[in-house]
Parts: sequence; structure tokens; C-alpha cells
Amino acid sequence: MLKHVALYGLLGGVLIAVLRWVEYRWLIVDHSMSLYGGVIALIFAALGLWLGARRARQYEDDRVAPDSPKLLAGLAQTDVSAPPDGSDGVAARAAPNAPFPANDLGITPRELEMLALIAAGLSNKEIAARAFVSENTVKTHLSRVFDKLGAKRRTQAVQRAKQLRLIA
Amino acid sequence: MLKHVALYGLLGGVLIAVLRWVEYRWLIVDHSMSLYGGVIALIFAALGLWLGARRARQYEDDRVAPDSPKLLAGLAQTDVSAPPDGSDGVAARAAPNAPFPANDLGITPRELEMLALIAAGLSNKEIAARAFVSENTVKTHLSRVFDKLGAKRRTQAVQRAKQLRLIA
DNA sequence: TTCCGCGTCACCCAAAAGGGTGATTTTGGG
DNA sequence: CCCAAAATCACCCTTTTGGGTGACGCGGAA
Repeated sequence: MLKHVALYGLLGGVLIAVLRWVEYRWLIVDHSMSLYGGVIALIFAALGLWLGARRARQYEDDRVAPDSPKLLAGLAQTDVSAPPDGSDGVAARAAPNAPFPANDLGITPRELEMLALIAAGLSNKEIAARAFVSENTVKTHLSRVFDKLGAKRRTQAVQRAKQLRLIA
Repeated sequence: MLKHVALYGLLGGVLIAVLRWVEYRWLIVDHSMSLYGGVIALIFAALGLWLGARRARQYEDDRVAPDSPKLLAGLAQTDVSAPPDGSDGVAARAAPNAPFPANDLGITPRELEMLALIAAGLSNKEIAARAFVSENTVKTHLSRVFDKLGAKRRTQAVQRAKQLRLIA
């Protein structure tokens, strides 16, 4: 996590440098600023998106603050890292969409996540897109979870997972 | 999601405008560019972070897509339930916010049966064996029911059927 | 009687899913 | 620091699914 911040800062620095260079190179061009802003915006947006996804899945058991996620608030949350200490406490919340209940099958959070996604009717490709991983990875996770559940098909896995209350 | 993209674009536009302004305001300052890039980077990074978190957070309740699956189904339904017996007919169903009164989609009993079987996690072959029909027939039924439900996959069909209370 | 919905089945084809193997990178704990 | 678990990804190959088309018999409604 810390490494990411560092990397992030570094990238920012590099970018700034590049921009300085661009500044001299394109000073004559009228719309350089716009172009410029666009490029930075794009790059950092992508980066932010990536980081956001990463962060989101790091403590996905995080309470789902139903408030209005403010920009700076979200940013601030990046720094504060909630120590998940592995204990439960989540089990108490019997809400219909309680994300990750405990299980004794050794199903990892990531696997459970994919399970929930197939239950929602998504294809492997869609899951991959949503979880920011490759389709191959999705298939791997699903293979494992099928094995753990003793399921041969995704529909069967969903059925069993629901039966075991692993998913809503 | 589209809304987000639009919002995103809009924000970008506003930002560009602001930046132009800043450009004139701080042109004399040497490090304007750096500052500049920093500001954009920060804002968009935050935005990306926010979007990423938001996106990652909403997989639980798979929105039932704005794509309405009722086109053909609606037509079929019009055919079967519009006997020119005089006045009313369709007018009977005057509950626009009713939680889907059973089956408006014209799903036949046989189709519903197969639907229930895939929800139980059976493969087409197993369904065929259990229903004493060929696998091809199963596929035909499922094709039709998928169409009526607007589903592309069996998992999706199951999800929607459950949502519509067509199956347990 | 004719028409139509329903259930049945057969092909063909493309895409998705699943199984198996091997490999690398992250990450958390000792 | 090192290890183990988790997560990631890439291949290959087979099976399953899904889409599209066409066809046939049956039974009820027009």
C-alpha cells in the first residue's frame, strides 16, 4: 500500500517533468493547455480508477457508507488504512447483502466475490471487467470455488452458495 | 453508468475552463505548469478513486438493466390476451407499480419447468433426462425463455426469474 | 376445417464455460 | 528476511451453452 503511494508520487513527479518539457515544446500552440489538461486528466483518472479498485477490494468488508462519497473524503480514505485484524464482527450484520460471511470451506474473499458476480448473472468477461482482472484469472478463481463447493457448473455453484448462505 | 461518463466529461470541460483561467492568472508565475498538473492530477485522481470505489461497491445489486426484454414478449402477450370479445381485456391490469403479477411474459409451463431446473444447477443434458425429452428440446425451450426474460445466460435468466418470482 | 400456439426434435455454428498445468507477483505473518 | 497463501495470468483442450433455422404433430380456437 505504501509502495503504491510512493509510486503514485513518483509518477506524479515524472509527469510534471514531462509536462515541463511539453510546455517548452508546445508553448507556441494555442490550445496546448487544454490538450495538456486532458492528457493529465486521463492519465490520472485511469490511475485513480485503478487505485480505487485496488483499495476497494482490499477491505471490501468495509462498511458500505451509504453517504455521498465526497471527493476529498475518498482521497483521504486512501491514507487511513483500516486494520482488518481478521476477526469477525461482520457476521452480526445479517443484511440481505452482507458481503462476506465466514465460511469453513476455505473460500477466499476474492473467490466469494466472483461467486456473487456469477450469481448476479454476469459472464466471465463481464466479471473480469468489473473486477479489473483478466478473464483467465476469473476462470481460475471460479475453478477453485467450484471445486470447494463441489459444483460442476456455475448454476450449481450459485445454488449451493445460496444454500450455504455464502451469498445473498 | 452512462450518466457517470457524461458527468465525467462535463467535469473535464469545466476543469479545462478553470485551467484556462488559471493560465492567464498565473502565467507570470514560473511553476504554474507544475501547480497546474498537480491540481488536475489531484482532482482527477480523486474522481477516479471515487468512481472506482463506487463501481466496485455496486456489484451486489445487479441493476436489472434498462434494456427492456419485453418487446417480443409484450407482442406475444397482446396476441394471446386480446381476444376481440368487446371492450376491456388489457385494461384489467391497471397496476403500473405492481411487483410483477406472476407472468406477463408469456412463459409457458414447460419453459418455466426448465427454468426451475437450471436454477437447481442442472445441465441441459440432465434436464433432458429428467424431463424425458431430447437435449435439443431443452435448448429450444431455454432459448425461448431466455428471449422472453431478456437474458443472455442461464445464470442471468435464473437471477431474473427469481426477481420476478417466477421461480423460488 | 384451417390456423396457430405449443411442444418436440435435428443440424450447424460460434461463443462461453470448464479442466488442467505451470508460472509469477503480492501480501501477510513468523 | 523468508515462507505460504492468495491472487494474478497464460496456454491448451474439451464440453457446454446459446443462436439461428427448419420441420413436424397435436389440439384448441376462429
